[in-house]
Amino acid sequence: MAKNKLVLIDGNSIAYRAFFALPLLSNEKGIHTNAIYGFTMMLMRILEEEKPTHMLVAFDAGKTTFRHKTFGEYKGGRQKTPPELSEQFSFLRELLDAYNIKRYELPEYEADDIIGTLAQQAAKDDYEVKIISGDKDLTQLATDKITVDITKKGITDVDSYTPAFIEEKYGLNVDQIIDMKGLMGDSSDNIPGVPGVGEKTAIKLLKEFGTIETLLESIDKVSGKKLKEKLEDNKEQAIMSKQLATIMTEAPVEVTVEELLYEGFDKKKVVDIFKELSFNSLLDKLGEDGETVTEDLEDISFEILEEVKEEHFAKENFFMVEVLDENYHRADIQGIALVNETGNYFIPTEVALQSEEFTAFASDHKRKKTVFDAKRAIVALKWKGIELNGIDFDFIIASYIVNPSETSTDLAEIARKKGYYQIETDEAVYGKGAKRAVPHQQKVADHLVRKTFAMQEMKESFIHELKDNEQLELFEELEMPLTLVLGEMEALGIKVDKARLEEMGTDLGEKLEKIEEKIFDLAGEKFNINSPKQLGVILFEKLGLPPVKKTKTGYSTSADVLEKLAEKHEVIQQILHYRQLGKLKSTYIEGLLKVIHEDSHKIHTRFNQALTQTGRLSSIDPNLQNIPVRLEEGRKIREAFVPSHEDWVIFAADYSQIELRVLAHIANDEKLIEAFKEDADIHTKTAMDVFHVSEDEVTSNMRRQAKAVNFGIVYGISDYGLSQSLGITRKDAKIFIDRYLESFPGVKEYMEDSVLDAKDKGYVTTLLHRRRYLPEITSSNFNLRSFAERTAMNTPIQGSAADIIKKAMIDMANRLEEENMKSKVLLQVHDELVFEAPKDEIEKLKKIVPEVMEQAVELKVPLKVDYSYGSTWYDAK
DNA sequence: TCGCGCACGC
DNA sequence: GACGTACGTGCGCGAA
Repeated sequence: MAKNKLVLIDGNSIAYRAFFALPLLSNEKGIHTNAIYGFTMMLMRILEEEKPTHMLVAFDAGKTTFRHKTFGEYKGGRQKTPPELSEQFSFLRELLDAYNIKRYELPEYEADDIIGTLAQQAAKDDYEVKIISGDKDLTQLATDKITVDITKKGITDVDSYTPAFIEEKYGLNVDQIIDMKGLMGDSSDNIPGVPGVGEKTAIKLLKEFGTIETLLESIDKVSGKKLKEKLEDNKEQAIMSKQLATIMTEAPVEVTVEELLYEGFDKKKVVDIFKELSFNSLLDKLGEDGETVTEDLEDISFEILEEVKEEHFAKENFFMVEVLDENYHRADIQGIALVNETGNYFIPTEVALQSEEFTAFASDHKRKKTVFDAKRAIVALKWKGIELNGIDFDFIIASYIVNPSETSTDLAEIARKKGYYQIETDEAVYGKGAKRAVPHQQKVADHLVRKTFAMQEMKESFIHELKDNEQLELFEELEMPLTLVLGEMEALGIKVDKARLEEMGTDLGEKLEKIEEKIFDLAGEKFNINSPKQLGVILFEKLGLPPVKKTKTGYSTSADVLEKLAEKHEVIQQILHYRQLGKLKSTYIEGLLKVIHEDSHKIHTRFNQALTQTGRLSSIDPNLQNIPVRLEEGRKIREAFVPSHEDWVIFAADYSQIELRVLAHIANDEKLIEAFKEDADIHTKTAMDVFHVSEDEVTSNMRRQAKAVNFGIVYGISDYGLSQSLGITRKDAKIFIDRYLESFPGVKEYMEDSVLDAKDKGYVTTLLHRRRYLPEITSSNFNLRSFAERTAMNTPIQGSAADIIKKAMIDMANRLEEENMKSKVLLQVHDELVFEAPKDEIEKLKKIVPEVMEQAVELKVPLKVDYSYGSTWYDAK
């Protein structure tokens, strides 16, 4: 039988080591994790390399120990444990429990003593013993059976102290370690030793005399007058120091070595903790062991329906429509799962689609459905002609609301964070990239039913969390209804004039060719203008222009750099123009042509409702939130966006200065509130206050600068960011910001409070209780911290504005329906809603759109909406 | 396939 | 003083 091997870990020592060796990491909720992380790394290494049969982590038990009776000041003058470390100990204990590793502490004794006692007992029973610590004191325990690993730099790099190693390193035998320490003392434990005696002297003396006791007896033989005096004066102190440094090997430890048996860890629990602490790299490591957490799936029973019947439905249903295509518009459905009190079912797509019972169930508002990714299910079914109603809970939304930094879009990952493992990731089942494939029906059915069943298991927990966060209303009254509105917008799509786009494309192509020729001519050679690398070589090497800025990979050729060089060479203007037109052609003309739907001749974007950290939406495939508007040439693209019926119009309405109005409200700043109540030009008003001038003294330059400052406030940019946008120094930018804050003391106070609030709670909130966690707000890294601070100031502003327009979208959809109108909302562009409307509804829209949008919430300042309409999106200006 | 530089919107 | 700086999406390039 293989020999028993006991590993004893000095818990406090290793935790300290890890804490100071690693930067102050934290998870998304702001819990610091560096000590736990380092400790875990060490633990994983030990388990792998040492393969112990027995294991224990010993901790110090508290403030006083028996050593304090000998010497009151023992460990005196020690720095208090940093709170960032102490908060980690409870997780460490949890982690050890998950690993099934015994931990132990004993009042009045230190971890050293526990380790010493057990090490000797085990050695006596012929165990091989390994001790892990960062404290060299432990080396006194080394024998031929006990090896002491002391961490060097970091935590995983160690020196193994054996008697031979000690002999070689110090020229002393193991027993003399305590004598050495007695002479040297130890400042960290406040052990005095003999003043003036360090490692070198101590070793020299011990080589000659053997022990402190014999040294003190034969003190006359010591060479060197000073040294002799010091030894004389500190005789008792030296003996006491030796005593303090001696590890007690007969502590009243109540566990036996046999009880320390290590039989492997509880993978589920460990994974759970890793997830909670965001130890993603360690999670991967666990996976590499070949035992993925999904291996131990328990069988789940379900019925594959060949016919859907009324008896399969219940009032509360968990429902999943599997659409594997990332783009769910007109995509295949791989199957449908249904879990409720009557049972677990898989409904093959073809069965569902032709079943009247199923269609009736899907469209029934009273049959409540909990789903994962409601919009995907609604839109995919809509393309198949099936209406899906009654959805009142979407996991993707719930997960995003409780923590928007939670990026996983896979139910399995969300489930694992909740400690539920009876489910595989989609990637594990379907593969990814080129390997993506749909397995046989039984497997798909099993996977789908598992996912659906998982929702049933986790729903309560999410509701609980939403309630705790005071976010249930945000979830139920805002985000869930919004999902339905967005689904309708996406499915409806927006009509584009394909011929117009193609025409513009041809036109752009010709222009680009001409510019290209000019550029090659001016540069004296042909090259790829679209390659920043090649362009850099031409501009900064061949033409000898001065490089303004560098990037990681070479010269920067960005627009702001080129603009600085425009005077110096004709080619620059041409390049800027080439870039501008090239962007239009590739991204907007070709990009949009590619996504025009074959059947509907429309463009169907997808709004991501669970992505941004601020609560805004995003739009993909295509992105219809960044269609050019600033420059005329680009703005023309909007001519291709047209109503879907003849004699209809595009009607666009946007909030005026919504973020600054929100700021006025949240900050409760009198001056800002007043300005909006008067409906003043806010940039002019800002300029008046910042530059202390009257309205007619505000120059266009002052207004421009004030506008940039307002822009900075809204988007939370730094003084550096402002300096870049204004082309001034960072110092001057800071002066601007400071003057702004002096002019608006309410805003200043809000900014300060917001940062304090974030530090205190770890997150900031919006008007409608949306949250954003900011763990880095306590970082010692200036950049990370500054960024978090600006985010703390900015997110409530941007996020509340997002809340408001979302609310307006829901109200708008309801109002249009109530009024029996044909007009539809097509797009949302952050502060703007785009409609299509029959001409005879224009007058009514002019009344109700501003009304609904302005009344979406009530603030201390009025909300203002501007609108316009025309035969294309371009004309709605 | 991926990271990068660049550019479009709010 | 720190050293890279609102939020997004999508394109072409060039290295792997």
